[in-house]
Amino acid sequence: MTASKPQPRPCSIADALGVVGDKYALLVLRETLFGVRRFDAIARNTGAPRDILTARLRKLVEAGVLEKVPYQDRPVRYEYLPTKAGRELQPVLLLLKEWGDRHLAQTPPLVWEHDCGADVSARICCRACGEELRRGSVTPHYQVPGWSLAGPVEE
Amino acid sequence: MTASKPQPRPCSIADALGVVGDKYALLVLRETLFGVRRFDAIARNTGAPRDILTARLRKLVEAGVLEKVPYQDRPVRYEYLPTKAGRELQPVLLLLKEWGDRHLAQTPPLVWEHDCGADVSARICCRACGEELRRGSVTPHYQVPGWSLAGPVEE
DNA sequence: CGACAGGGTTTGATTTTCCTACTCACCGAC
DNA sequence: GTCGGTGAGTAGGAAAATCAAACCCTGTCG
Repeated sequence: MTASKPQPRPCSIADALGVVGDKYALLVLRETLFGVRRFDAIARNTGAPRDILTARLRKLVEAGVLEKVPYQDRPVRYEYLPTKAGRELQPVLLLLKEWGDRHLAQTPPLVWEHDCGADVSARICCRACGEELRRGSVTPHYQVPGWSLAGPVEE
Repeated sequence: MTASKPQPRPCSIADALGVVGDKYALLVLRETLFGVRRFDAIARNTGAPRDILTARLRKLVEAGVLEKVPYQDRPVRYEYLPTKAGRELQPVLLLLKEWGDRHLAQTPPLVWEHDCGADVSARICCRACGEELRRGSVTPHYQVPGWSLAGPVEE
């Protein structure tokens, strides 16, 4: 009788996707990071319906990814700025862009240039040892009561 | 009369999100990368309804992220393996995990250990110059006909 | 034989999304 | 002063996606 409703795996990836894991959230963040911060422009550039955009913006503000700031009074108008947490999602966008460019066979419309003059290609390294992270060099450890890597553990 | 339906910004981030930008796709991929590759186990660990999971798995196979492979005949049973393209999404999961751990105030249930013995903390560097990518050191360039960084350009 | 495992499909209710139109507050031109 | 435009949404209703639970099919085990 204890196993009434099996819960999914507790996981911070799932938590993060609860915030940005839908069709528009990351596109909205992309726009704000591009400097496009007003409702109408975000709606146009992402293609999000206006009511959905209203809901997403509210959710992202509540989650601390965006901040809603008035930029004029009379009439009061707001813009949406990425917070620190929002800016820390930029690498996720960069990786998705690179993955999309590599695997989705579209002409890459967007190039990100690094200060050094090169087009950005991300190299993901271990902060501790400096080595590039490769397939197989990273091992997940999963120690949550009642769970293993494979799934829930019966006691 | 030409501007009947304004298209959203063409962007490989949007293309990538067309494949993995929903509630379950990346959780399904997470499971396959954890070694959980069978329908029932993926359904249990992600919490996805079975019919939705069926649809997602099909979409991910079509997109070339997963591969559907029989692991026995009589009765034939399938498992889902990440392809090369699927494995290349692992860094996205790693970044989402780190972001979730940092900003969503849950005990991090999952630790990824690098070969060097340290818990993985990703450092994202420019492949060309080796410097760590920082806020402000990356500039998007957007050269698509009819578009600028800010939005569509009227001609 | 009946029970179970694995991988789904079906059904019907609930929830979200989408599209179009409308509002409200103000500004600037006529 | 009122007409038109801008910015940021709301409102209404149709269409699509999601959800939970039950069902199905193939084959194996006891």
